[in-house]
Amino acid sequence: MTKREKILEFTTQLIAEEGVSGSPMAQIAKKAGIAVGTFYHHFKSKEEIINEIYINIKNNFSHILENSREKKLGFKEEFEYTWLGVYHFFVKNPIQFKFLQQIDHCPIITKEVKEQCELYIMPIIEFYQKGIDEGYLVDIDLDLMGSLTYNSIVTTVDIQVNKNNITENKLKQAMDYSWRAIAKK
Amino acid sequence: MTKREKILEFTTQLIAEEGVSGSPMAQIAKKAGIAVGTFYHHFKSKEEIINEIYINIKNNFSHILENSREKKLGFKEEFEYTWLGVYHFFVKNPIQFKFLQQIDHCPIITKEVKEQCELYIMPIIEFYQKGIDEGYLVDIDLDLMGSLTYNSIVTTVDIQVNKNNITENKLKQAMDYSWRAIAKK
Amino acid sequence: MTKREKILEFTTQLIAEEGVSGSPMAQIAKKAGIAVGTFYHHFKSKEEIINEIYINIKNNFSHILENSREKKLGFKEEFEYTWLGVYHFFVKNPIQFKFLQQIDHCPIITKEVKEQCELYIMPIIEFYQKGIDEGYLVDIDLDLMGSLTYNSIVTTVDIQVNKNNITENKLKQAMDYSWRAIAKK
Amino acid sequence: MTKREKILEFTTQLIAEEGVSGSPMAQIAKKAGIAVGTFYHHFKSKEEIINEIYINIKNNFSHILENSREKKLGFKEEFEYTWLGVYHFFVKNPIQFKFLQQIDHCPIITKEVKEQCELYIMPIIEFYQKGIDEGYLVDIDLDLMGSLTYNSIVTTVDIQVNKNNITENKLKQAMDYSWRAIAKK
DNA sequence: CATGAATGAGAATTCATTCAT
DNA sequence: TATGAATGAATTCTCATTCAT
Repeated sequence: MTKREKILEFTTQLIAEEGVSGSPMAQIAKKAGIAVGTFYHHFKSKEEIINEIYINIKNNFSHILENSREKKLGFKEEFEYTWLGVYHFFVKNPIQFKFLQQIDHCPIITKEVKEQCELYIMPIIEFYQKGIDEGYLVDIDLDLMGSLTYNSIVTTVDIQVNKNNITENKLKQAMDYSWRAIAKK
Repeated sequence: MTKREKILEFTTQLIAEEGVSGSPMAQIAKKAGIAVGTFYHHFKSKEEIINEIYINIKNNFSHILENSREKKLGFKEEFEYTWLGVYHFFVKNPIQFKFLQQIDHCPIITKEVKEQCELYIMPIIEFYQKGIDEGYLVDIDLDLMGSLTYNSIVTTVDIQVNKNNITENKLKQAMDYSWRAIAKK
Repeated sequence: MTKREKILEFTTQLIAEEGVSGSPMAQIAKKAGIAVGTFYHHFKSKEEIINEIYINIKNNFSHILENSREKKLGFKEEFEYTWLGVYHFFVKNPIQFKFLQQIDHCPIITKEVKEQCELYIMPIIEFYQKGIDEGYLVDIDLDLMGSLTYNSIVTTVDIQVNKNNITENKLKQAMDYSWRAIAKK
Repeated sequence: MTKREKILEFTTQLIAEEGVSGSPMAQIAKKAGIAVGTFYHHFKSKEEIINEIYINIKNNFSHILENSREKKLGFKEEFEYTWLGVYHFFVKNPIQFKFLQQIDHCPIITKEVKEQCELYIMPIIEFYQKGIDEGYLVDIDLDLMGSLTYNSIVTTVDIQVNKNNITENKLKQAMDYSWRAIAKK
């Protein structure tokens, strides 16, 4: 594990647990076992580190969406496969999930990074478009459908990650909820 | 408008716009036209102010839920009336909405306050229970149903408040989305 | 008890217990059951209050010295009568004693007040002079003798007031200590 | 002279001259030629610095007591050697002496530190015990004898350090005073 | 005289960043 | 690159004093 990786890893961890203002550089350094000065050989500023972590997580997330597209399945099955893929991605990476929750509405993430990251959801938007075109889904504004579905998964992840309170049964209920919300007929 | 009200008002405003760490006491004071010391005459600390604002907003929000219960309507109509009530409450109070977005996952809000505020959604949980019992709604875990529906509204409000991008048509689509997600048959 | 008396009483008390910097006006006011503003009708400043308390205590103290002079006793008896008078004055007024301990080396007391209060010990200095002249006491610099004796009493009071650890026996030992230190032959 | 030493040195100096509340961190920093933040790199708080200075002075003081024990002298000579050792220790370190005067009754010094420092006078207590046992000293409570003698020296130092008013002659008088006070016969 | 909310200068402390080693 | 002591602007909070009621 290089120093650079340590920086990213432990910054994510501390911010996930304590929030941005609860994570001074000195404390991250201590946790990571490196010197404060080392941060500034690898990154220009604390904000740059946070932005890079944000990009990395969003980038990893986008792979889930891409991988979900490669399978040959019926439409509903592909939807559910994707839904569960996103769900498990976050549940298996709770630190990253909590980091995003802390950072989401924080002015540290630059507009450019935010906009760039929004492109990552293009594949899923195209998937929804196909669903509408082929008669599987109701005809809803695509951004709206995307946001509503994404946030339903996030809501479910939140209950699991922060309250450890999603059973197999509830998971099925949440996924069915999402499908009914957009399925035609 | 008393000084106390001014403090709450302008603290909400600045935190909504700039986040907690972008809102030093000195700047809030300037915006509110009061002296820094005055804060500490009315509140013990910055954290106490933020907690009180949080409670106030959640409290106002709970009135919406209560008022929605008083109307005599069919079940679906009552659901939609409530849904729109919540939606318009936040859209008409964008500052409060943005404040909540900034604060929601922030460790400043104490556990006690968080727990107390969770009780405010009891009326809506009871409403969902009635919907299930009387055959209007699918049988889903009540907390899950509550969270998913609430977050769908919040997602819609976010698009309107932060992107000004909810038309009458999209609003209808979002509400229908929520209804389909939980309606039986 | 007039407001003015309350101010003096409770300021003495709080400073005795918490020190000057542990005694903000707001807290003294609360303890005294009066409004902060009331202080400034009766005194020009916090420093003035403290100086007045200091003067009052020193003034009361001087009465002890004067009263001790009025008795017709042998020299040693008069010395011991005075010694015990001073001792019991402080032991019976522990708040005042502690106040003096807190204030003694603090720059709040003005030079004028300090100098004025030093005059209060003149009677005892004259008493020592008489003791030397009449052959009861060794010939020591009067100021030195005064300071050493006074501080021996203060040391004894401190052990009693702050540790509650002076028995009748120890009290006798301390007084004998003082007498031996200055007695001729 | 390291920064840490500078901090201790100049904090002692300013507090000796101006008292605790007359010594804000900013001014100490200026005097010491360091940045305010540097304090907090070496110490947790202003109180910690003050406690450490207190311990250091008391510790240095204890060496005087230890060194005085090593000499082979008659009892009275050993007593006088010690008495003068303590006297000159403070007279040669007037800053430290004044610091102690400012701090002595101040609640900043923690109970633990106070108790720890009281142990430093053990050697002198044992010396007094020996004096009693061997018939040189009157049989007085040891703590009382220790406090009275120590405070007599302090009183003498105070006259010298704060009024520059101890001649060789007065010094002899003060030391004789202390000896007479405890010497047998 | 009495009140206590309001004031704002000043205090202690924090923390991202720099730089000599 | 790596280090971590040093920096000092910025932040939160305190508190003696004022003043309108």
